[in-house]
Amino acid sequence: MKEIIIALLKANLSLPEAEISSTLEVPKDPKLGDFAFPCFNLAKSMKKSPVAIAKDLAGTLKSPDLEKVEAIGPYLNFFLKQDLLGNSVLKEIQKKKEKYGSAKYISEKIMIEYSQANTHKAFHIGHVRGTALGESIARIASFLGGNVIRANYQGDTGMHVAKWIWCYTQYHAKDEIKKDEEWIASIYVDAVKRLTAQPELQAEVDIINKKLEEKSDSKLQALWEKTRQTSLDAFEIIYSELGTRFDEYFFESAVEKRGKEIALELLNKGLATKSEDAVIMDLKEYDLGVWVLLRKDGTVLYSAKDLALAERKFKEFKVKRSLYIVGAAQRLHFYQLFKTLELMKFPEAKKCAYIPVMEVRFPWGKMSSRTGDNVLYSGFKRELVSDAKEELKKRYTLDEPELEKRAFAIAIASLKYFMLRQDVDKNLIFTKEEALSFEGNSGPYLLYSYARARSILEKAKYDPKKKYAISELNAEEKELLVRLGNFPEQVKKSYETLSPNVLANYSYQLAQLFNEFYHKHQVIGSEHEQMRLVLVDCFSIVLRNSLSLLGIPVLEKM
RNA sequence: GCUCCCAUAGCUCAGCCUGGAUAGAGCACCAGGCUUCUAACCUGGGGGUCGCAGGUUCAAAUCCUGUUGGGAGCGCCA
Repeated sequence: MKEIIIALLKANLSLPEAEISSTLEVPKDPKLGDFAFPCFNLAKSMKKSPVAIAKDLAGTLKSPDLEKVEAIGPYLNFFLKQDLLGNSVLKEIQKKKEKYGSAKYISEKIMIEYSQANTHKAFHIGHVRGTALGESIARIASFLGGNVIRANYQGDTGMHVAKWIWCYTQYHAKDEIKKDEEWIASIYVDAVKRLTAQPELQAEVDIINKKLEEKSDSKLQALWEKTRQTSLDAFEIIYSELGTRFDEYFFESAVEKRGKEIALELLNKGLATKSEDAVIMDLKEYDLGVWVLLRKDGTVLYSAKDLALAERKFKEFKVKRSLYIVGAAQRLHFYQLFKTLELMKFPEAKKCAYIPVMEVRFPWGKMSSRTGDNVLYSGFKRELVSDAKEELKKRYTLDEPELEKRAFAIAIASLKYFMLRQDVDKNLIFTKEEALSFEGNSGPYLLYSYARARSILEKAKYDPKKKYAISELNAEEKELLVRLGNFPEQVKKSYETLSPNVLANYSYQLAQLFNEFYHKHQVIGSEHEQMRLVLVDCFSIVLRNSLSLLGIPVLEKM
């Protein structure tokens, strides 16, 4: 589409194609045409006012593909012939269906590390944000041709585990060990509470921590293994509900040894240095401060472990690009990691990227999994499902499995969309009122729009093969059409900026346009029934594709 | 003290990368619309010094500098 205009302008102006292409824009108001060319830049070289240039060009530019060219002030506005627009967009969507918007845009092997929940602790809605973000970026990357490996790096050792084991053995030993995130979290919260009240008890925890590290107490070891697995199993249930799966699970214990080796190698090569008996990377000349690899007692830190993990990613998995989707507090750590990998001369280091997961906060401040002043995934999902059931019951009489199925899909759409619709660089202010809302800019609105479209197609016994002609398009049809045609570009943009919220906003705007069209124009029985059915079909395909990239499954009936 | 992120309507946010035509949504508030394809919808209304001050430009919410406020981080936690 755009090429037609570019070619036309190129033939009439002495400007390089690249400049024409970047100047050419889509007007905000569709009434102003399909494309617009601002003439300000031409003013100097042509020694005429932009308004006069636009006016003159409007008179000379002609093409069989154009309805008209109009000068409005300093803008040259192009109106394409409608059947051209309609045919190209609708045909392409109908042909490619679920592949519409996909491309061989990238072909690299990419590893995406995300979620990183710690065992023996809660899976709260902050984790949902990171998990939803990672899953969506993984889907977008593979939609654009990437060979994606989803990785989860979980903290299954450390002080938090010791606290949990201590609290369980001391105060909850009679409790049955449950594959339940909320119960697991409650033990940890109890541990923190008791330790806050009686700090001297920390000595008991330290003993357990040491025994766990040394693997010297077989009873504790067995309890650790059992509870670790229970915790991982509880997470796995959540992952499946959230529509996420991982190809690779990494654990800190598996990279400890190699991490230490790398630190010592760096020391030998003179890249790392000793300072106060610790092994450090001095990155001050890069404004990245000091990065400690080994403690003064020689034990390995998170930093060195991450070096070992990165090395595995490059050497064993041969990834060319590595994305880290991790809490924003760790930003500096990752910049230090990337810089060190670069100094270690890994060519892939330059293609490492860190995507911060900003906090999910209450309006009055941050959530805390230590005190339990937070919102856990499981409990909140239950609330969403229960609310969705109420809404469904108000409207229809459904049997239990169908009610359950719809309510669950609505809950997931609601939660994931709420997490993804916002810019990744911003804290997300969580209020129940907003998160539980099924109206307006929300997941359920999108599902509803999709279900409405599908319902029309079903009632009309829609046959996609039936012939139709693109007639005079009304404003709503045209806007919808233009937006549908814009989807592939939005997918690329969301990948380039690593921002699924681009697609979340796109989905919402698309659904809004559809609902306006739906309200204003009858499809079934209208003069242009087949054309409108095709439009509705294409809308449903594109919305489904877009939501699928967000990791949100649709409902055929809502 | 230094570094990074954020600041747009009463509230929650799009738009910023790649500067252009009256700055857009949702919620809340007010007024309307279901005998017609799902009203979880749609239409209209009020509500904005785009934190502030400079700069670049024909043109700045958008780019640059400074500044204020909020958040996060800064050698042996992860």
